Amino acid sequence: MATVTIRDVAREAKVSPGTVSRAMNDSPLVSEATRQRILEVVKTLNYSPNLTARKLSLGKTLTISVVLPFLTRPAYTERLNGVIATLNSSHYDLTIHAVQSPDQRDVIFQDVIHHKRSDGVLIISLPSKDSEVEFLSNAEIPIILIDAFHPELNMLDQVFIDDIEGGKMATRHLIEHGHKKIGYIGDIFDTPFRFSSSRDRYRGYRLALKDADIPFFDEYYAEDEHGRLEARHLALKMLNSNHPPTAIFAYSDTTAWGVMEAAQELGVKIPEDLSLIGFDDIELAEYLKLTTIHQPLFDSGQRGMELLLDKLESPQKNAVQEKQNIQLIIRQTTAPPK
Amino acid sequence: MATVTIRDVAREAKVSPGTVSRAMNDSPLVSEATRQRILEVVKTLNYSPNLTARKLSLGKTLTISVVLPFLTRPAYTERLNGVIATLNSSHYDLTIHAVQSPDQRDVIFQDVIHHKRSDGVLIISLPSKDSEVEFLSNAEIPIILIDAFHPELNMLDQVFIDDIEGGKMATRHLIEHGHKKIGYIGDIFDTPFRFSSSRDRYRGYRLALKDADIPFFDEYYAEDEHGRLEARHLALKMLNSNHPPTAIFAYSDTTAWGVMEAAQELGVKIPEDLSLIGFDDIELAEYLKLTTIHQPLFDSGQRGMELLLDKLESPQKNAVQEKQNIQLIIRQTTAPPK
DNA sequence: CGGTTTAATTAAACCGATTTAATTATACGG
DNA sequence: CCGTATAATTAAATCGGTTTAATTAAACCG
Repeated sequence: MATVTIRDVAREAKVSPGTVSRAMNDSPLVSEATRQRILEVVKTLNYSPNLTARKLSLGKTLTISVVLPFLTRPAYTERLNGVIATLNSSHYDLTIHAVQSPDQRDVIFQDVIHHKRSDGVLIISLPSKDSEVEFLSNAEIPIILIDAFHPELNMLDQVFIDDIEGGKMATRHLIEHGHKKIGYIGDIFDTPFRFSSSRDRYRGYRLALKDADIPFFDEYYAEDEHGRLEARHLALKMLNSNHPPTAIFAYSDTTAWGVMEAAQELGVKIPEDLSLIGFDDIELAEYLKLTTIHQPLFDSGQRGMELLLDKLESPQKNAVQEKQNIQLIIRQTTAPPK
Repeated sequence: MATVTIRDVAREAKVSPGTVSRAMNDSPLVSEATRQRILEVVKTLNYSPNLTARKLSLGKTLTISVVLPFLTRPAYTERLNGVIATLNSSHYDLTIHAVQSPDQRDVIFQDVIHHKRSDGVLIISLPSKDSEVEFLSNAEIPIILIDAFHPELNMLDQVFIDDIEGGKMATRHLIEHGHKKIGYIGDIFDTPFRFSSSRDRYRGYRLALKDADIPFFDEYYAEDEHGRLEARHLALKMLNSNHPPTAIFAYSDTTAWGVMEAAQELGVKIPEDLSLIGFDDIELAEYLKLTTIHQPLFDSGQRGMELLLDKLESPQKNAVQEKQNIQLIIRQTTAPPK
């Protein structure tokens, strides 16, 4: 079962390897007659070109790298699905680099971008450090940032939402219902992964409070690693305090889910005793009847990949920073306070 | 910014390219002095070897392919996570081939296995057709099947659960509560993707009924594409029929979720009016307090990847078929009938 | 009919590494 | 001091394609 090479085909078809190559790549420099003969031989020998050799010769990797956090949140999976769906029609391979720990993050960043493993890179939900700006902007291959906005990286294509605006939007909705005691439960700000959306949504929250002249109290802010259970703990504590909030803005739908569990545990009724708003609008949100801020997850992956493919086609094109729309989805977890 | 090649390093260090190669690959055939000198130059020139050239030269792709369905179910994502986590420590790249349509399935199977794009393949949740047995068993690279058991492919490593036993286990639990009118809601049997677990769980269900001398009625079986909404429709219909079941075995937790929605809609109380058992034990199941059959999802991916890495190390090793344990998790959706 | 295009094909260089075979330098033993 | 074993290095072949430059063959034209 020795592997068949282009030279075997050439010999059999009584032509040179170059001609075989051209025949297979639809070059107009081959006569129809020989092309047919060659394709015939290709079929009988069951020849298929060695991709590695092809890549080396072409000077391309025909590969796209995706760097994203370990798939622990539905939001990541959805974005990845958007990426995959869009790539599927092209001839590129997709290699994933899922970041599981902060050290890994840095290694992977360096590795993927520097070592020319791929023709282009998509970075999802992993914001860049300021110290990385230079090295990212000098990369020789196109890099697209999805949900990882950085203002100084405007030479890169970016797809993002305005988390500050989203935070405002959510908080305003609660305020409009008449709430004044509004808690925020979010992710750790200073995570080594550099996730920044919790910080931004919190900023929006504070801005909305300020706009409405509602004072902020420290006990209305709580943070921990992302997760349902973590959020449940934080919510239990906040709801059990002396001055429990009448509404909570949860950083994500998963966070909100944890809050709902806590409320249930304490016999706090939603939305009667507590209004709750989440963020993302994952599938679960509908089932939970959770009021939330919708952001396009699948679309962001799709759009990012489209931009990358564009860039690979025409590298000279200017980078675009594309802000995607977000939207308040009112369901049944928000109401005026009693 | 011309790319630095091994020849540049060689010239700068006043040695031949071969020596540079050896120095970088820790060959003992280089004196310590020259190795140091070379590594010095490597650093100043910021050289990193071209992976494609390396692969071609080594005759390896240093890549592992994962073929799996589009990530529409938490179970797929979990398995993939297991794969990723295990691979991460190795030096292989991971390329994903997510199957979105039946035609794609076949193309990808052929492509991935035949074209030597990778050193090994993991196939997840995509059972093989009988017509593929030969071509899979003749593959030149190792293939591992995860959740895609096929009895005739015993020359391949396989990681699987006994879905028939699982189906029995679930059904027996309902029977032990005293149920006799037990419905089954599952996936379409004859899906072009060849998913087979619904069929097997259904078989287990029938066997358990038979063992307990409980007659089966056609109206207690319903199938549709997998999904919460689809399951909801099926359940609505089944629960609204003249002889509604007192218990339902749902093919998956997601399916069970749909059934719960339907029950809620109809005012059918769980577990008082209807017992419900699911399958998989995804994160959501705990929240739903759903009684279910637990299967190791993350672990299956992990184990599959371990087996693959083993096989790549020592190809002569015998293939193993590894059955993983499943387990009844009793929560709050099952009870005796009224 | 000879010179010039044009079309089709071949030969050879190239992509950038690894590795085998050949070569040089060094050490060692009698 | 010479032959030989050993260590270190170089030169060249190789992996399997693509592509440029060179060559041949056929067509065209005045």
